This record gives sequence, structure tokens and C-alpha cells, in this order.
Amino acid sequence: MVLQTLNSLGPQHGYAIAARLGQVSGGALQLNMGTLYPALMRLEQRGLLRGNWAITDNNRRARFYALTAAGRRELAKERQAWDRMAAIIHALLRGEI
Amino acid sequence: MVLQTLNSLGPQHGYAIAARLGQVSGGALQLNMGTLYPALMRLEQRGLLRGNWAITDNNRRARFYALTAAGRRELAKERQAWDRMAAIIHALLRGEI
DNA sequence: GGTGATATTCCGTTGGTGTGTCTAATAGAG
DNA sequence: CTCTATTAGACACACCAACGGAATATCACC
Repeated sequence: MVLQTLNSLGPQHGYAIAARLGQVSGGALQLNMGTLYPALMRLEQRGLLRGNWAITDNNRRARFYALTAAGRRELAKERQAWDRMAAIIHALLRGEI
Repeated sequence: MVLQTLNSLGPQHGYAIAARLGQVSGGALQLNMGTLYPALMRLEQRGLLRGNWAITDNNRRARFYALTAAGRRELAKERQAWDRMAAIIHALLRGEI
């Protein structure tokens, strides 16, 4: 979800990612800080994001994360994996399998 | 997934639940034993399942778990929750929101 | 100087992973 | 017929990953 948000919006800082995800999901995807920031660090560690300090439009320092090429590839893979798994679970819950 | 399996098939023992889930998902849902058995105990603890020792058709002792009424209600709730969440994530990954 | 935006860190809890072990039943070798 | 190997089935345990919640730090702005 983080990768997808950055893919849609371009580079964003953590606070904005959380706000965006909460907003577009009507509150269903509320990342709390203790979940989001370690996740961002793991993603950067894996080379899927790159973070840079910069100044926001309201003139505050914030760490902006951008997708790397590997991050875009990973996002595509995750999308596929999600689609496969969601289809299976959906069918299972419908009793179709 | 465990609740749904018991709902479809009636009372089953853990080994059969795992085999069934692995089979209907083409291997995508492989519960390993250290995941499944604690999960069954938690579900029983919460009153969603009831377990009884019985003899299988190949004459071995096994613990058969059956859905309780509360288990059926929980399954319905989980199905709804899944549908809502899956729709949101699907739309998110498509960039539709 | 208080408030809000943004980041970081800590710690407790939950739950999965992997592996090992126990028991009973059956199949197969001799 | 007896001994052994294998399988089905359940469970225990130690380790690890990730989440939740909250505290804290910094800085800009009104």
C-alpha cells in the first residue's frame, strides 16, 4: 500500500502517506506511527524506496520517500500476488472451491 | 479460512483442514502445523469451535472440530470484513482511489 | 508560548515459522 | 507371525517479525 501510494502520488513523507491511505479508504487503512515508520525503513533497507530530507510546502523539514526502479518492479509483483491470493480467498469464502 | 472449511465440510480434524486448504488453493494456502494447531486452540478458546476426540475413517484417533453458532456468526462477520477490505485494497492497487 | 506537523524510538503483545517429539495404526520384509 | 518403517495426527517450544500505542523531540507558525 505504501509502494502504491508513492507510485500514484510521487515522493511523499510518512505523515502524508498515512493521511492519504486513511483518507482514500474511508478510515479503513489507518497506519499508526509505530507501524509506518519501521515499515518505511524496511522498504528503504530493501532498496525499494529512497529517502531524502526536504522542505514541505508548509516549510517544514520532512523525509520524502521515492520509489526506486526495484520498488516499481516489487509493486508489480505484489499486485499480481495480491490478485491471485484475493481470488482464491474470495472463491473459498463463497464456497466455490 | 478454517471457519469456512468447517462450514463447507462439517466437522474435520486439523490435518484434514490443512490438506483441504492446500488442495483447493493449488498450494497457495499451506498452513504449517505450528500455525494451524495454535490457531485451532485460539478459535476454540474464543468459543467459535468445539473439539471432540473421535476415530477417523482410517481408524485413528483425531480431534474433530465443529463450528459453533458463535463460529457461524463470526464467519459471516469475517466474510463481510474481507469483502470490504478487499474492495478497498483492490481499488487502491488499481489506482482508482 | 502554545499548537500542530513530522519523525523517531521504545516496549509489550500477538502470532507465525520451523522443527522436534509423541502415539497409534498400518504396510511390508523376512 | 514378528519386527520394523512409515504414515497420520497432535502438540510443544524457541525464535523472530510485525503491530499497537504511547512517549518524546524538533521546528515553524500565529
